[in-house]
Amino acid sequence: MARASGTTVRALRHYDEIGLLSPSERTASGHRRYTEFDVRRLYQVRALRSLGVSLEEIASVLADSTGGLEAMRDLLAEQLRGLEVHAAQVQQLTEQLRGLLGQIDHASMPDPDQFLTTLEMISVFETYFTTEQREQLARRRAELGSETIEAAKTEWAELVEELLRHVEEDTPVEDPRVRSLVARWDALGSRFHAGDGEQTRAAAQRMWNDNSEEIGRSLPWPADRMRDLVRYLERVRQAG
Amino acid sequence: MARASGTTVRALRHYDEIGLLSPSERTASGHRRYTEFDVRRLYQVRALRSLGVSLEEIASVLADSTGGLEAMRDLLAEQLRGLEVHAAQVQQLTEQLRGLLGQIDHASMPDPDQFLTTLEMISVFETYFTTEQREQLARRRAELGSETIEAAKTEWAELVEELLRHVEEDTPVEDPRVRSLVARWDALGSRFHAGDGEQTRAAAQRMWNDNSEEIGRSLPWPADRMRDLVRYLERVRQAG
DNA sequence: GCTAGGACCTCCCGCGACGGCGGGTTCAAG
DNA sequence: CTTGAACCCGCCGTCGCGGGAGGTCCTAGC
Repeated sequence: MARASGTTVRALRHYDEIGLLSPSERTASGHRRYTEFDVRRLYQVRALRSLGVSLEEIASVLADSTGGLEAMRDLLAEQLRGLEVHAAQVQQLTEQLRGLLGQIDHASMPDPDQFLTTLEMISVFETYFTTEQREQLARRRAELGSETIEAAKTEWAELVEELLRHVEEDTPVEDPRVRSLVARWDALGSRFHAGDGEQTRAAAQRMWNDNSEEIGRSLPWPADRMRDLVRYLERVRQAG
Repeated sequence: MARASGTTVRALRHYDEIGLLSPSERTASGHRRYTEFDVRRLYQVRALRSLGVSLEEIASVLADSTGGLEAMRDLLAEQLRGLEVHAAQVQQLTEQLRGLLGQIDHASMPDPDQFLTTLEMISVFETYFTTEQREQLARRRAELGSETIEAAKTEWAELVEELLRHVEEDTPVEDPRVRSLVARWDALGSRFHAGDGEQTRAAAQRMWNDNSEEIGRSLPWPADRMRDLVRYLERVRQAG
């Protein structure tokens, strides 16, 4: 039976165990004997499995013997919707991976630590931006190109690290190097926040607040240094 | 730590259990205490997870602290390839589902039993045609349209059932109804076999042979009746 | 009748990435 | 000193089987 149907013995036994397809007969010694009816049912099961339907759903739709054509259509339609959602997610992942790889290969990032920081920023982004907001970003990404947004994350990490050094060295707020860095910072932010709703800005704000207050170590950089950095930023802007 | 990083407590403990991310410190009472180093590592783990990388691969690539940028690129490239293959499979499934649904909705199939038979044929096809051969069929499908091929499976099932009745009633081979059915049968086959290599034809042949000889009940119809049907077909063709 | 070896049986553990429960301990606020 | 929240550990469950141990059965050849 297993050979003829293209399944394995183990799978047949599994279907028997969960009650999806129990052979109608057994020999005196306990061997499973599949009738013609069982064979047809097995083909139906395998076909639905190959369409990605779960065994539980197969069981319920095959148990509903009241014609069952409507139930079957509903099941397949739902399956199709699920697949389409899944395909969209896969697509998004694929773009993200391509962006990252493009960035590595364009040799714009010789420093492994820098790359790790980019990875960390990805996680921070995904934690604090809801799906909706990320869809807004995705639309923007379509305009900017997927590599651009990855590069932006890197640039941000870069800016943070440089500015942190200036905070530590207490560089005066009028220093043109600092003012240039802050200008880049603001330009970077406006590329992503301009045109977005208030909620996206709020999420960005929450990102800072949670990270500096919650337990003080949620960002890749220490929270107290980030607080200092934010205050320093404001001083530079007011001085400009 | 869980709240701030967007993970769950259970996930953190899981990472600890498998040795992927064990907190550097513990309090005297045994509570996990995560250092700044741990936090950064967690962000890296979460980012790679969100890219679909398995925990095992993450562990190996993060353990390789020798710069690791090349290992990282290899990992992400492999991940991307896997995703692309997966996307192609999802695409194929989606088309198949759309074909089936289109067939149901076009009301060309009012009989639930008929639809179940179509399901069974799907399984038979997938068992006996190798991937390569199915790719050939897929190219042909592109020419014919995906709904057409589903309709063909239905038509085949229909032809088999009508011809089986004629075999049972022993309709003379000169009967025009029978000759018409056989003509449709041959036309149907030629739509799929014409232009295909010898192997595809061989697979179709194997499909019949295995099914009529192996255990005698592998097709949705009884094997002896199918044997009779095949003999009857040849007689009709010779009479034509 | 005997034996060899293949096919079958049941029972059980394993995967991957956690979720969730139960029963106990620890911690910080009031 | 209490109380409720947060933490600890250990164990079972998920989904669709794969694979192994240890035993029984069946058929072909001698």
